[in-house]
Amino acid sequence: MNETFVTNWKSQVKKGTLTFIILNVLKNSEYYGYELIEQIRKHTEIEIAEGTLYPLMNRLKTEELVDSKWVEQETGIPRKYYSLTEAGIETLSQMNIYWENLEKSIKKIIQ
Amino acid sequence: MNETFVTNWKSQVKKGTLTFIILNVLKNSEYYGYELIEQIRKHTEIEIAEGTLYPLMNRLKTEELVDSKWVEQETGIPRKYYSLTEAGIETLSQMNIYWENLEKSIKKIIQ
DNA sequence: ACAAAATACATAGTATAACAAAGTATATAG
DNA sequence: CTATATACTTTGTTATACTATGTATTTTGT
Repeated sequence: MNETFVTNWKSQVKKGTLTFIILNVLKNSEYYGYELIEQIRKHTEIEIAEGTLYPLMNRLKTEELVDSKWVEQETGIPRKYYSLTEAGIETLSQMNIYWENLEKSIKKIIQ
Repeated sequence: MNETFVTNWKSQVKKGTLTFIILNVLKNSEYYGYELIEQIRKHTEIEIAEGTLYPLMNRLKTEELVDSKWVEQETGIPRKYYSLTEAGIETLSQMNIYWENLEKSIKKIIQ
């Protein structure tokens, strides 16, 4: 079959949905990068490469949709915790509207 | 607000979802390019630029997921009609499984 | 005690796809 | 006869996921 096409397609679908997923996860509480990858992998079937997440988080920070703070651990490597900003919350609500619409449209087309 | 970010995000979401939408539309009957754009714009709120669709259709043809044939019109410009191939149908069913899963995952995260 | 794996973050380079913009050509409406 | 709509095409730009690689610490296995 066309393995490569589907594999590549899945990666393309992630462009955009990942940002959306991350922001939605951060809506409820703070997470550090590695934890985000794990949480999403456990609760969904979405695999996020580290080389994907960290640049993404930096973009979100540059756009001021998320904030970050280093938290020292009693043992182990310090963790960088991310949280939504006010702008992030507002942006996310716009994204949620678009997504809901898109999802309905696709559902209608697939039927 | 962060207009550009959301605008840009929408364009990113289209990567992958557009392919998926087009293939699903072609599942039911044949369409020509310009018609696909119109149909999708009417029935959903998704806008597809011509410079997006035609290269996309060519990719799908190269991947042998769709076939095309020129149809002369009694009046007007000839139209290039697209239809799903066997490989296209199989690929689409794989994509549908992934999409269903993704959609459920995102719904769970949004709640 | 030592090696391997897991945790945690970061960056450089590559590939892909949407989009804007421009072009070609025909038909129709004002 | 000019503007708009129809219909397809190509070029260049931009954004982003991924692979691969690197750093450093801690835990697990034998």
